[in-house]
Amino acid sequence: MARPREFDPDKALKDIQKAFWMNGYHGTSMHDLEDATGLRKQSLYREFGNKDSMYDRAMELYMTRDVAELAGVLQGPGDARTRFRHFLDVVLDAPRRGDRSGCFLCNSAIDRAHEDAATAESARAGIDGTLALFEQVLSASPPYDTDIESRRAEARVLVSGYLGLRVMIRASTPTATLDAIADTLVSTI
Amino acid sequence: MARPREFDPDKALKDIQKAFWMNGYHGTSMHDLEDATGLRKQSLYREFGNKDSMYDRAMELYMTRDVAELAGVLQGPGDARTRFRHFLDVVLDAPRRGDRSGCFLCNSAIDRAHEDAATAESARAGIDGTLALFEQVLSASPPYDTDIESRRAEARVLVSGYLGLRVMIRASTPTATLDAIADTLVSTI
DNA sequence: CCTATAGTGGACCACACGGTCCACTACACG
DNA sequence: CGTGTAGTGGACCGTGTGGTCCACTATAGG
Repeated sequence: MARPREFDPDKALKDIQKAFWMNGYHGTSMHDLEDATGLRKQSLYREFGNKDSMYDRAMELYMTRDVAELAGVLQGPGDARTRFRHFLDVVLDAPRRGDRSGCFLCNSAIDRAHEDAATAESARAGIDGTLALFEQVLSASPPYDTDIESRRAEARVLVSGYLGLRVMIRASTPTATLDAIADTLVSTI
Repeated sequence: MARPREFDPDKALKDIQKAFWMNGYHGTSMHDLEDATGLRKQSLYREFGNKDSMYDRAMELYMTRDVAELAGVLQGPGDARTRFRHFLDVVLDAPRRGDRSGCFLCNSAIDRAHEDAATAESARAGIDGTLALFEQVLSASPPYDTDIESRRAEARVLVSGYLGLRVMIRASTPTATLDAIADTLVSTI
């Protein structure tokens, strides 16, 4: 048999995702990915194909890991307001730690969607899924459990506010302002 | 004396802005700018300096023309809700016409802010200014004219929702969904 | 030992990038 | 006519890009 792989492909993908997340598709070169992973490009190409597919994998990881983690937070205990409070706390934890990479989906929608139809579709679907998720969480608490129209309306406010918050994280908005917006969003529930 | 300039520098700048607006800093090459303006790069360099300063000028035009135009809409007749209704109508007119370029400020925050401190500062300042503007418009109508805290809270909801809406425009969200979100945002006033 | 795979280093490719320079042709005015 | 500027076309530059290929050294199992 053959020599076994020495690096961890999952770890490498995480590093790739981190680089794309912070600097976008255009802002990240293959050299950057080598530095981020500690691997040479031959290993990267063999493992992941070309740069485009590395970006696709990074996006996929965002959907299956990061979005799923956030969704998990929203499925936690308590009423809708408590869950969203916790959810936004987790989201705002990143900028509090100095991590201003924002939302991979939003970033890709702005950075790459206009030139890649598949990315545009992923972004659209991701945002659509977020709206549906918010609606589902709201349906756990009155009056949203019975009043479908108010549930939809509140989900719309929350999803647009959430995305705006993600942009503001990227735009160096002070954490105090971010906290205030999160508080206000939660208070509308 | 000398031969007079044949092209219109303002028109050229508008074309440059349009290209950057749609494709971002990294996604727009000098060749793209030549195509967009119909000018050769020698003329562009002589008129505007280098690519960075062209981007800066495009951003400046966004602040002095496009943001000012939107601000003008918000200063129109009627109460706060009527003005915001009109404001979001104007904003959503672009995607209805097929223009998905979104918000220059949001785009630059995500595309360029992480590698250019001046851009980051512009984005932050622009968003801050939007928040202040929204507060000012709200202060024209009760109960926001007297209740400062509710005015601030509502301005926060509107600004985050507005920015989120701009991202969704970019992310190919159907116009029907955009309209629904705009309606809901206005109804919170 | 043999073979198949993992991984490295470096050469190499065509191309696009931002940017400069130069020669040349307009075209205004004094 | 002379001069100064506008504008074009094309050559050119150094650098970086994504991507390929090859030679070489490990290292596993049969």
